[in-house]
Amino acid sequence: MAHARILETSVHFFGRLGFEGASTREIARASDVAMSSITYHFGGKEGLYLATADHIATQIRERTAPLLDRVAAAEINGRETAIELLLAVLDGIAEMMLSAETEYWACYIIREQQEPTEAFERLYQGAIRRVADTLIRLVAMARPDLDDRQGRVTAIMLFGQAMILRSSRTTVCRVLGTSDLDEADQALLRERLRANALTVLSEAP
Amino acid sequence: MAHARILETSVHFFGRLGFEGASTREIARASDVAMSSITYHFGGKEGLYLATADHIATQIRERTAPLLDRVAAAEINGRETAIELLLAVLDGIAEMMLSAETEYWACYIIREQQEPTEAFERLYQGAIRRVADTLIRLVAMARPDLDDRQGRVTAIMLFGQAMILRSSRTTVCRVLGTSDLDEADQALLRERLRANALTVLSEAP
DNA sequence: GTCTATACTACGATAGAC
DNA sequence: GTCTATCGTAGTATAGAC
Repeated sequence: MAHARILETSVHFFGRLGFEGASTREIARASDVAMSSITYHFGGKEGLYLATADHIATQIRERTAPLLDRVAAAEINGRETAIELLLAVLDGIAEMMLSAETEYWACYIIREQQEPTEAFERLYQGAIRRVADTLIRLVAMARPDLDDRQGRVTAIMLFGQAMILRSSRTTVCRVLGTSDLDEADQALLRERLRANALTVLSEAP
Repeated sequence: MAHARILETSVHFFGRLGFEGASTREIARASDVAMSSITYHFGGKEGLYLATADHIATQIRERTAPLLDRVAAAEINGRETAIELLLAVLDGIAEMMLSAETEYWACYIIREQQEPTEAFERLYQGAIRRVADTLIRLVAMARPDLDDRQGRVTAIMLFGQAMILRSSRTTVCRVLGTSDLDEADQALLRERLRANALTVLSEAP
């Protein structure tokens, strides 16, 4: 189906080049369809851009659902349980940030974070929101000594340690003296993230 | 001088729109010069793009120099001194990430991290490298229990907590329920970053 | 639903006057 | 050093055949 093929290509082009930088001609050519098919299916360049955001949100939602469902279903009766779940969620996020297939999603989202358009709203409501809410809820239980705003910021900081793996990927590689992150590098990064998060979350109230 | 005015405009346009998305016509118009002036001064679009990277690197270097010079000059004779300096450097980075004027530098750099070109090399050698090396050196002294690679990753993770303030700015605002970060928000973010970093760095060997 | 053909605008580069 | 003028290419959108 052309519809899906165009969307898949769009993630790459809009991610790599941004809305202004990507061209519908190129996207059409790479999808092996006529340019006017984009108009037919998505109404134009802007429609395609927004449909791409929905597509990305759906993929993230599907990918994170198993882990987030587990947290939602869990009975959390103590800091230890909350910490354990939080470490699992963070590790899942880190694994996602390290995974090759998220490269273009990430580019698209990071662009939207810098200069949000309507597409950001779709990403946020469609995927980011649930991840953020879960982290915030777990941090509140793991660190009952923090007030609401302090807890939210702590959730952000924990997330930042995973996000850096995508947002500054090239610098991460430079610092580790490699051209891309192999299995051992990835294990090291995830292990350290886990260790740091555990330390921060275990801080005595 | 037209040269400097064009560069200043370029940071904004290349940052916001990327290399492909920005147009030399628009940059020229916004700089109040003829488009051919860009060819004269920078040789063309690509030359301007690279000159913009150098311009950004210079600004970051100047901005971070006082703090990094202080670290380089300091006699560090114990974990406590290293931790104290590290907290100061991280706070300086966080303050930079929160500052409005770094918005377009950050966009430019984040783009280059996703798909590095020759411009990344100029940014890295011209500015990022010294910041990274300083962090790594201080972490090594603050956490002598970690091996070289673990220390490097820890430096990355600490940096990530500051970087998130730019790379996911819009999400940070959403989570704090605000449309932009006021003084109180910024103080809260910097205070939490400091607290988290201190906890991680003080971990008993 | 997918194509070709076309209209119109904007792009980067360059030549040449001042 | 800065400008105007112009060339060739590539952009989005749309009309209309199949």
